[in-house]
Amino acid sequence: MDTMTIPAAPAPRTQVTRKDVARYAGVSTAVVSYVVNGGPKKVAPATEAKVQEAIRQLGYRPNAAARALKLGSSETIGLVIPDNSNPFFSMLAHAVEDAAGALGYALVLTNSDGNLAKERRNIRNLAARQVDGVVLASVLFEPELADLEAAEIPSVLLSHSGSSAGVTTVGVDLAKGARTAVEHLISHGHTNIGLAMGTTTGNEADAREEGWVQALRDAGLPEGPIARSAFTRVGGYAAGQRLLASGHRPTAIFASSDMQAIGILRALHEAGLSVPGDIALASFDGSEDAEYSWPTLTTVEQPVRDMAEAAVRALVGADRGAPAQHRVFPTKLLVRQSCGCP
Amino acid sequence: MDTMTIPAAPAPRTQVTRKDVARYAGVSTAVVSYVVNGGPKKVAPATEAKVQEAIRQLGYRPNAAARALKLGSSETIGLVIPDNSNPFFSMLAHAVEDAAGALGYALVLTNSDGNLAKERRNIRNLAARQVDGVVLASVLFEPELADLEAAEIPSVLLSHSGSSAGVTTVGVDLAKGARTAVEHLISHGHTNIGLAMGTTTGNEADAREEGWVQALRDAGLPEGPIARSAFTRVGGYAAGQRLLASGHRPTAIFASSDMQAIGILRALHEAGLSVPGDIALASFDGSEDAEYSWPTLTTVEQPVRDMAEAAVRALVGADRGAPAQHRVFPTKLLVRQSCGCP
DNA sequence: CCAAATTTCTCCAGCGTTGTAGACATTGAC
DNA sequence: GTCAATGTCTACAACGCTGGAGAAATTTGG
Repeated sequence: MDTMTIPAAPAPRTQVTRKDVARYAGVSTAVVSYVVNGGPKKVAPATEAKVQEAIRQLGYRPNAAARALKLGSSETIGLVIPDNSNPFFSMLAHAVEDAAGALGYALVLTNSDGNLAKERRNIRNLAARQVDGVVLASVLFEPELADLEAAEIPSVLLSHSGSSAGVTTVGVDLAKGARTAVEHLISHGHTNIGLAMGTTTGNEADAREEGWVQALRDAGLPEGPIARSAFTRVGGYAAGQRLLASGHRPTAIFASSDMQAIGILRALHEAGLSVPGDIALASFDGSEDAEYSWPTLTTVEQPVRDMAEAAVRALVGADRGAPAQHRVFPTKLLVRQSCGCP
Repeated sequence: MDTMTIPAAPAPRTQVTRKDVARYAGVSTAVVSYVVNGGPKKVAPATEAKVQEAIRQLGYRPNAAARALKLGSSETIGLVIPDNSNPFFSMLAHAVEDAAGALGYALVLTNSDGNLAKERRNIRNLAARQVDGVVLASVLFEPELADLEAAEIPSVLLSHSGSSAGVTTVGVDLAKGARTAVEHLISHGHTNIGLAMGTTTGNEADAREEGWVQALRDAGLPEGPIARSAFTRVGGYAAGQRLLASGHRPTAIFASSDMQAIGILRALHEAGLSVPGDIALASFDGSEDAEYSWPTLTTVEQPVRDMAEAAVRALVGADRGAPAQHRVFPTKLLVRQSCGCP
């Protein structure tokens, strides 16, 4: 339109304010406020109609920044995820956004790409933005939480891994879920079951590994080979190749994430192995990818939507202000083709 | 901690303000401001050090809401995507977040789930939040843009589909990309090439269909069967089944998205057909899924990161304020297994 | 050593909003 | 007709921040 304006100009946004509406409707700004948020005072129906009309005519929308400043709440929650390209986390993000949206909150998404410095920056940024709470999905380094505590911003850990002190966590029983899957594999007669695990992030040992160990031990079986990699397709691909190359090649593999399983699948295909014929496979997460791979993956489903909802509620919903708790949701083994069920 | 507080209390957040820092450092608040944002006035090094120390000691972070109110800019951009569970869009979201982050902007993610009312609500919400710009990925219904225009919020269409007036758009040449893929299929000797298309969203015809038609016509081939479905795995699965059931079963299929191709792959596998042996397949998007399917998918890659960057720049970067333009990025055919290349 | 120039700092208004305190109308009771 | 009890509305002071106008302190030149 006006290509002549100097781009450097910081956008002189014109806004319809409460004052404009008040003037247009011939009332004071407080009345407009009452009409908009239903204040403690009553407004005469006739006046209310006038104000509503003025709002419509002028296209008034309350300025969220001013509101946030005054109210000390931005009606926004933050989400920190380590890797948005991982379908499990985008599923999570989607679920958190829905849960937040249902409560009238918007979502600020930040992605730390598994980078500690970035995670720290993101958390600080969210704190400065007066978010009403933040959901931390698989936080890399818990001490970062101090920033949030300092700002008195409620946070919840929505996470693969375990439970920390003081802060509310929402998760699943990783060990139990993993054990279920491995036991299922064992029930098919496998005696050499490999494990594709994530690289421990310094955090704490991943309970899925524990579950695998338990299942094997309970069945009196020896531990199969282990390959560690990132929770990605590429990582799984490499892990798969390593497992195949291992001296005592397993006849079944438990992967700690669907993404890794997808990568393993590729490695197996390329090696000319059939799944589950030559090697059976089971994984963890229950993402949609596991339903559309070939063969389809037997996987341990996490009730992502329920978890997200619980997390958001703990932050800004009914459960706000409740003492820190650790909610553990049940997992469910989705039996499909890759495990070799008849 | 204090489980006795009444949960209904609206979080009496205590905040360290500029005033606290000023008092602590023994200066006025303006000086603090200058130190923080490097104002037009110079601050003596000694004073600056004192203030920095005070900031550190007190753990001061500027209140973003107040800043946004004063400056009329929230250092935030909004993103509206139709479906976050679609990997293509989560890839896009990731790229947009990165591009925005690089410029110091945060990202508010909203998801409209292909729901028009939700999209409208999201756009309004973003407008109220004083975002500095919004990236609309595949907007369902363009008239919604009026809300943004009214609020004088810059927007850009980052989209599969074509170009609209007034507003800047960033995209790829869908027709050309599709044609490349179909021509590749033709070069393998296929004469009956089916199409899995999206359901037109009322918007305008999808240019990928046009590309398919052009390629066939240029080669003097008849149009193969068409199946329309959502851009999802499930949609593709159904589309695949329909294409197989069609009277004159195609020997190759062009799918307008990787997701649909993944679904089609499943339908073909279930029908006991081999790919590319019995039926060749090519698709569109270039998402990572296409690299880890079995067989791997030949697909038309969209330079998502470049596109996201261009979109963000048009909003808040160097290109801000430039007249509306239509940037078209080149696509690239990634040849893999599903097309039947030797 | 004084005035002028320069550097460094302070005051304060205002961004759009909310809600409290109180003003002004209106009504009903006597 | 007067007074109190409502019912509606207005004025105004924050919320934390920025930046222009100008005051105070410091340096410079003669």
